[in-house]
Amino acid sequence: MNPKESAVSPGKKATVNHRTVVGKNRRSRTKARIIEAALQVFAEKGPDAPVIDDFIKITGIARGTFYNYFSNTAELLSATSTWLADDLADAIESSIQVIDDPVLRHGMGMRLWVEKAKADKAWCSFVASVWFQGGFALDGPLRDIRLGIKSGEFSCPSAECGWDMTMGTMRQAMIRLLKEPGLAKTDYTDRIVETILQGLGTSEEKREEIFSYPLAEIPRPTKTIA
Amino acid sequence: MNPKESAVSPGKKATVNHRTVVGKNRRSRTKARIIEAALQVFAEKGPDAPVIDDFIKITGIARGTFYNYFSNTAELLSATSTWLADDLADAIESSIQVIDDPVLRHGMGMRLWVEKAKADKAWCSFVASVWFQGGFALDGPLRDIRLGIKSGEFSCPSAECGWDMTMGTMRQAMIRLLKEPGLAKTDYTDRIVETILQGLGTSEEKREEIFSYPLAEIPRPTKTIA
Amino acid sequence: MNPKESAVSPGKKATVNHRTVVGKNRRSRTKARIIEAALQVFAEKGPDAPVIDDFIKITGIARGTFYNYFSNTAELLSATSTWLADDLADAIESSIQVIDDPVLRHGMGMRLWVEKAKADKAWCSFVASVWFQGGFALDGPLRDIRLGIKSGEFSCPSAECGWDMTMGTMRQAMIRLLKEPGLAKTDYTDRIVETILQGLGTSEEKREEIFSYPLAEIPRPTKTIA
Amino acid sequence: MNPKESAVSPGKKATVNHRTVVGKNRRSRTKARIIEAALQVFAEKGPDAPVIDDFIKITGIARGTFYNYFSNTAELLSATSTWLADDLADAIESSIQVIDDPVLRHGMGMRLWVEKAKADKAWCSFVASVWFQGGFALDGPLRDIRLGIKSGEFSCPSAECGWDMTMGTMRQAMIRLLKEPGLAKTDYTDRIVETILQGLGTSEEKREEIFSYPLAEIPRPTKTIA
DNA sequence: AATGAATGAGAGTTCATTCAT
DNA sequence: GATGAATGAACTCTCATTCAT
Repeated sequence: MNPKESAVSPGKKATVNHRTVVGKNRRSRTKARIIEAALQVFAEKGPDAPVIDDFIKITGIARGTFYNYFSNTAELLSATSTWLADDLADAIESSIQVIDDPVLRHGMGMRLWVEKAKADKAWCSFVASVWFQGGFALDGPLRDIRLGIKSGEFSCPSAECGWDMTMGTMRQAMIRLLKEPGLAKTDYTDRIVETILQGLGTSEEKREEIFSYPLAEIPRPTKTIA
Repeated sequence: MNPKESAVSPGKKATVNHRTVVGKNRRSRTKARIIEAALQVFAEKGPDAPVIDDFIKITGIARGTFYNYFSNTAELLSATSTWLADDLADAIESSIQVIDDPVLRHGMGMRLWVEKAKADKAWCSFVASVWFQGGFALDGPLRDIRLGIKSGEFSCPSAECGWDMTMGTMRQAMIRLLKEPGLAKTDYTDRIVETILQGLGTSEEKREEIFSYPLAEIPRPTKTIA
Repeated sequence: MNPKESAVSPGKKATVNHRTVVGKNRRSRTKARIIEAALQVFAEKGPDAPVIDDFIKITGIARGTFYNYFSNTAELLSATSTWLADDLADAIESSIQVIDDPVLRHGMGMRLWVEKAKADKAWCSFVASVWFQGGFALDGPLRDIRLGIKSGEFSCPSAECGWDMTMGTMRQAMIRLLKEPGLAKTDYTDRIVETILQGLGTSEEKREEIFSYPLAEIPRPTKTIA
Repeated sequence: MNPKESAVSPGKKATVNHRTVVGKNRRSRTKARIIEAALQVFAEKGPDAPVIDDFIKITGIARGTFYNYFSNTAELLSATSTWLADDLADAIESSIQVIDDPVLRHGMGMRLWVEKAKADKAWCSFVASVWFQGGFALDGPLRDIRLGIKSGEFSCPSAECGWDMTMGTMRQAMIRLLKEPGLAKTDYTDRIVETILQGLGTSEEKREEIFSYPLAEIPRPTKTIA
């Protein structure tokens, strides 16, 4: 921005901005509060059971305030999913998009995914029980599987089969992690990723390579809600 | 039976038995009617959405009659699942239990499963959306995977990993079949089973063997409800 | 009955009588079973709460059978009250009607009444909570109080006042006996009768006389129900 | 309060307070409306018969509004009883607590009680049919009877006997007043109190003293509901 | 924006009553 | 007479939604 411009009538501008920002922040903060609480609620009760009361009780807001932001629980669910998708992008996708090799990228993506599932129970629960339900589709993995098949490093009947196996197994693994929390301390997560890679037809050497890389820290993103 | 005994007060005995039998039959039939209708309803709406009205409308029974058999929709869901499990046992398990080779048995079981998913839309929808939810556990596959690992024909990190991949992928495949009905006419179902078998570490020859056998007819069992 | 008469054509008569008696007995027995069970049920739950299911469950009869005898719970309640009133007449009234002195008769009647209340919990509970509700009115006590006033042995403002005090106190005593079962072993019952007699204005000597008589055994009447 | 402080952001403060106060008042009034209507309904139909519809029809509130305040009719009954007990304290207890002589106090209390029963039909009906049912216990009378026995002015077998006679007779008197409204114009109420006092063993002079005092006006209390 | 009382449609549940066997 | 499955009206309870403050 042109510094000259910003200097014009700074007093008034500042005031206006301040009000706007405060207003926006408050709006944002309330919305963010609702959504973050919603993640917990949906993770615990699933996508359909929660009623508006669940959200207003956990957040402490008034009934009417809820309606200022969402007109029903479905809308809140959708917002929570979107928020989570952005979160995912920040947390995982950004870590692996620097990798050029699609096979390695797919492998590292899965490793980060299960790592996050281990580390963030609410996330895991939400994704396993709610998100899949809504039939979310991730394009990244599908594209990587296609590229892996083209390069010959993956050999599975079709990219769709590979995707179904990848996603189906990941979900099943998350369900198992939720049911048997003790597994988080074992190498189960590595083993499940290994199983998927075998299902995709990778060579043993490739699998060893994928597991030879250290795992990036998963950033806990602090988001602002639009 | 001693004919002399049967002659003792035959009138009363007959009356009592008759009433009892008639009553039981009527009970059974009504219960069966509700459960079979419930399968359709749950398949369409999922496990939570249906309300009692949905069942009484589709069966034509009175509101109170529903409560003569089930005290809430959850109980009906459970009964329906149990009924389906028995149905499954009749339909699939009995077909494959004659096979000695556990690897072949596992493969044929999966082939029959996806075949049924293709053939019976309601079954597929119910199993995909409802049954898995309840965390149903099939012991047969787990046992076969264990045996396959022991014999060296399967090579996957653990039986649990193998089971998670098998079940997770099967479910994902069912979801895809429901979303893309056109796939039923392709070889997608064979390909997905092939993918799973590769994930379990079978040799290509074994896979070919598994697909070389013809598929038994899936019997449509007529059941009586306890 | 003349034994000669009974000997006339005994075979046929016996048959006819037998059938009739058996039929009547069965009817009677079923009705009696319901009423005797009803006494317990009403005693426990009060007059309004019980539902038909309570009676058919406790008696083991079928739903329809109930309606062969009573068309609703109110009718059963009424029948139970009538049955109890007859029972009371057999048990108490017959014991005291031989006494000529109305004051003594009233006193002995009350002593027997509280004695029965101590001995028969269900009777006590039924009478306290159900019977009074219906505003039952016993003429015997009222007449005796009137006669006692006329003879000068009772001195209370009016027979109605005396009756209200007698009955009100008796009921309250029954309620206390139900709440504090330990009192049954004390002389509370005598004391409460003494209090009533004092309220009716008797002399101390009269009271002593009343308590000097031994109490007749309360017969447990076995009734047949019409 | 510091006037400076009160000037700080008066708008917001005022608004918040205003809302809160308005809300509370509205709440209170609605609750009071329901309870006062409930007194009528319970008095007419007894404690068990009324259904929620009875209350929402008579008050004109919506079905859901009822549930904002009470979760079932039993809770409303309990609240009504509590409200009535407070009412009683205001109406009667406060009138007699200035009297030192326990015998006189007990007598005046009873006179006020039957006076209220005559004057307030709904109160009488509610107390007679509902309140006693719940086994309400008034400590005041029990204490006064004890003191009267200790001073030698009451002579009855025990304080409990005296209490049972007092309360039992009062209730019976209320029932009679409801059934025979004409009695309200007679001296029945004085006579019944006299009968009770005789039952407690008072001298005739004491009874005359008790009736020599004029009866205080029974205040019709206007209550606020917590 | 925030509040929360009021609303009433809709879902759940009970239970008296009927009736074919 | 006895049986008990079926019925549906009456009742209870929940919860999304509105709106004055």
